[in-house]
Amino acid sequence: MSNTPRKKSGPERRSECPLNASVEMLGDRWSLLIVRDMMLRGFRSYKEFLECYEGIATNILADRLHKLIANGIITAAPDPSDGRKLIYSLTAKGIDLAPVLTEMVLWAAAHEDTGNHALVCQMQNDKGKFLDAIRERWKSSGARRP
Amino acid sequence: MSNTPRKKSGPERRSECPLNASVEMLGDRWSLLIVRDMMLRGFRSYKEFLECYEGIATNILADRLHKLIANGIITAAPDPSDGRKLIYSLTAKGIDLAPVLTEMVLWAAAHEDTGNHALVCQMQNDKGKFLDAIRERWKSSGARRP
DNA sequence: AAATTCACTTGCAAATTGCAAGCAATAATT
DNA sequence: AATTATTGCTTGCAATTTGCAAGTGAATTT
Repeated sequence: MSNTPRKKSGPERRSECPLNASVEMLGDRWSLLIVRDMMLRGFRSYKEFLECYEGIATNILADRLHKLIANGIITAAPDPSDGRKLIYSLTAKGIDLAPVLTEMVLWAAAHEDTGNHALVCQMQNDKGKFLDAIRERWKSSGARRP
Repeated sequence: MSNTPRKKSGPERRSECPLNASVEMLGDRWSLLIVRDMMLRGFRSYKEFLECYEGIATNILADRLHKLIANGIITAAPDPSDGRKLIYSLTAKGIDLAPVLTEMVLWAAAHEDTGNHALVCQMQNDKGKFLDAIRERWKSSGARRP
């Protein structure tokens, strides 16, 4: 886990509990799916996120991207090769969500009848290696599609 | 992780992705907080859940408890010593959420200014031991307040 | 110059949330 | 035995959030 400075005097929270902080930042039906698409599918642009398997609406996507930026989980930068595009990237904080994502995937895979067995097996066989690979791919912001 | 039978032909999901399954079951502002209160604070009754730090509304609590039951994460049984009460318990599936909870707590604690440092330190110092302790406490449904 | 693509925004209906109040069943108190 | 309190909800209703469809404007391609 990387050590970025903690947010001081941040947004008003319902409680001081760290789990509640996570839930307030990520506890909805879309935010983690966007992070998934960045981390696992290498998505970087608004248009790509729209293609997510679950079919997010355009206004919700824009809203969630803003909130993820506000929470320091992703950043947006103009694409130098196309002035219309923004390139979204995971911050260190965003990359640190990899263990959360992994545990959620393993939990669902263990108890529900879900797909993407290749990913699940990879996670099961060597969780540490899988996490290292994700961190490696995003080092120096040079992520490419897997 | 325990091996309960997977749900077959379960509820309609937006996609087959295991992360999406988790998000559909847990991706709201309350469900995981209820699980936290059971797992970490030993709460077992409706009234106790109402006392959660974040102040859940009565109708939302009833709704979330029903959904957690429907998803096989908790169960409800009448209290033999008080006919008004129901005793809620974590299922094996619910106990298996401990790693998810742990990673979410550690992530928020690393990146936000949150409280409950005792819990966080305990998780940081020996994650495995902490998880074992939770599983042990819930073994044979004999959980008691920590 | 015209058409297309991209990243949104806007309107509006439907669903969800949150607050306050009420209610039936059981338990405790007088 | 009658009254009061507690428990686990449900109901009504207003406010917020979500989701769909249809724009909009700047940048790019043709």
